Amino acid sequence: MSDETLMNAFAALAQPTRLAVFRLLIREGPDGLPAGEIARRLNVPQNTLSAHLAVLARGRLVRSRRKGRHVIYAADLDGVRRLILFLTRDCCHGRPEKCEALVDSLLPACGKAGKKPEQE
Amino acid sequence: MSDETLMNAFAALAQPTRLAVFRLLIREGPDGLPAGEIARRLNVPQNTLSAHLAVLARGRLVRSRRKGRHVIYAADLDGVRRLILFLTRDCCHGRPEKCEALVDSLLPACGKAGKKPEQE
DNA sequence: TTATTGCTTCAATATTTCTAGAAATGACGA
DNA sequence: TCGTCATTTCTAGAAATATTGAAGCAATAA
Repeated sequence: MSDETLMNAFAALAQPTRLAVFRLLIREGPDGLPAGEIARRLNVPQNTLSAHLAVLARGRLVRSRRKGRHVIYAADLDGVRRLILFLTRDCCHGRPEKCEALVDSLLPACGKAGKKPEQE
Repeated sequence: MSDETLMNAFAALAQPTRLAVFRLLIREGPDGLPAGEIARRLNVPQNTLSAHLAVLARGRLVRSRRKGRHVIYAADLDGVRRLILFLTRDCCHGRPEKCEALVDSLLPACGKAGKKPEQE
């Protein structure tokens, strides 16, 4: 993944409206929401939101698909994973023991214990 | 963690020089580097770097400590973990099965298999 | 075709950010 | 006190971003 895309993702999340959109879409899951519905829920003008959605898409944090006359936006979980992988990979760089502790503390947050007890 | 801090962290990483500083410090580990040394390695003027370091500190991505006449900067791993926890926690929200897959794919990146086979 | 809805794109403006140099300040060690 | 290391404050120009109204495009319904 290029630094370009990476910074686009970070920049996209560094703005209140877009952070709110991101959270909303993550919670809505893969079905997503039409752009107009997002605008209504967050009380943001349609064209303003459209610009923000474009920024989020540029950072690969959301994807869009057409459905009738609606454009449905959904969180791009692959994009989120990319972000996390970057943070952990760089974090592990040369210091795997640090990363271990990090991942350990991460697992309970998912409301489920870790898996894959033995697998390289 | 406040949205404020969260956005500060994302904003801090959405800039080439600061991304480079962050990477450098992550790789240097807890010992960190003096501000002047960072400036020299990345070929950035001292005052410019100082401003960037302040932004990174505001996002809790680096910490500083005094050592003689040097100010040592080091990555703040707690801050990184906070960031990851935010991404995963929000990701899990209502859809733990999605998060599971995400964490599974994350573990191998650390060069070590998961632990904690059974723990809530 | 015409009208309407849903959304995007364009154009313009206001605001913020990045960058760097120069100078002042502060903290420390010799 | 003097020299070093670092931060802070000012300056200023270039670039990026946020926002809005108006216009444009796509899909549907009449």
